[in-house]
Amino acid sequence: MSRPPRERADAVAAVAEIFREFGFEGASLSAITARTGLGKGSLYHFFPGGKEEMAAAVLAEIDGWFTRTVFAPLRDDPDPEAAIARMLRETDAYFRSGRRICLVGAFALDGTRDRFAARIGGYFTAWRRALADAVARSGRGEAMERAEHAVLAIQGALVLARSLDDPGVFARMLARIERDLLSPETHDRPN
Amino acid sequence: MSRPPRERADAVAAVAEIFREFGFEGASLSAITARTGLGKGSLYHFFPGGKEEMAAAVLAEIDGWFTRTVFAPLRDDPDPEAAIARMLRETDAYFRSGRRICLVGAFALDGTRDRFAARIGGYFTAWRRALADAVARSGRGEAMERAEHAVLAIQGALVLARSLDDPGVFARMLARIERDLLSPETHDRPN
DNA sequence: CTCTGTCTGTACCGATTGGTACAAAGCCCG
DNA sequence: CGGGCTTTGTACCAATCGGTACAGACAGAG
Repeated sequence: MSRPPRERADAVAAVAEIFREFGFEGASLSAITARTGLGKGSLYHFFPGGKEEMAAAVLAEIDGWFTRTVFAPLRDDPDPEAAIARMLRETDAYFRSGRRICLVGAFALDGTRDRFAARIGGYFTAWRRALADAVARSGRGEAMERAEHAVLAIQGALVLARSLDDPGVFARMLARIERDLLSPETHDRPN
Repeated sequence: MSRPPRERADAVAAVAEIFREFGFEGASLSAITARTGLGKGSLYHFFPGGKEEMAAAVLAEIDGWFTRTVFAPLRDDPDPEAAIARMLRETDAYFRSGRRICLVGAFALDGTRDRFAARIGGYFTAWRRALADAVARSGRGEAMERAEHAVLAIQGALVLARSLDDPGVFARMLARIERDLLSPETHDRPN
């Protein structure tokens, strides 16, 4: 056992990794107690609502982290291009270049979505909107379309990188969306 | 040996939808018996290996369908642009414009991946390669990069469409990758 | 018809599930 | 020290898990 967490925040972080590995249904209480080093007593003391409350806490923590370090700069930084560069950098670090999964996206794909629909929807709505704002503030057109595609590409790259067991997928995707986000001309070419 | 049990194919299709809805761990035997109408006896007659064999059969069926109706034309159709158009059309239909999930992608995101790593990797490898082949045959550059991004964008759009409960995400993504796949120039060279 | 092998419903299995009860243990403050 | 809170381990629970055993229903072939 690695380290027995003494605080709820540590427990949240540990539980998050278990959900990442096994999914919501697959994360059994016994796996959680084993990996966190916490007994059921402590676990249900921190999270009286059981697994559901654990997952809610994890999602809230993820949402908070992204809001603080990615979404807010995207909206508020006077230099929108710097904020976009920061997003790319932080995203690469957070997802370990595609070796780590997006728990929000993973939850969205199975029945777990219905339990946390609001949080999941809110997370992606915030990301898309914040990024679109930065793109628009940088004076480029098609801000919403570009932002949506960038957010979606990140999620897809996580799926594909893990499927192919190739982090290069994630790196290539980041380079591409940076280009697409910052390219001056609009993409639409009718005919 | 005797006749290929036609009922089994129906069972595979029904089981696939249950996996889509609940994930591998979340799909309980009781849910499967309830939704398929098959008792445990029939189920274990068709799939002596239990859930694992059911999932393997489902993945094989999906892989076969895509190989037949998408990958093969991409590689063999003398008109590669028509094959790409067909891929886009079939993909939209298969995933119900983003209302249906890619089971292969969903399995890739949690611990289920390890059980079926070969199948999952093979599926995406085949898709990427077939699409890259069509792009290259159509005389365009950066075939592998464009193909990889298109495949990844489809997966990401499924995640995002479901998260936001907005099929429009999928439609917009299809339009964008069609443009990117067929645009004559590389992106950093505006004409 | 009977025979034969393919199907299928049901009862049952041990193990594990998420969750509760509760008492002992630690801890802080007086 | 002692009392009162928070924290924890353990025993326990009904329900469900995936899976097995098996007897009978069912067909097709003779």
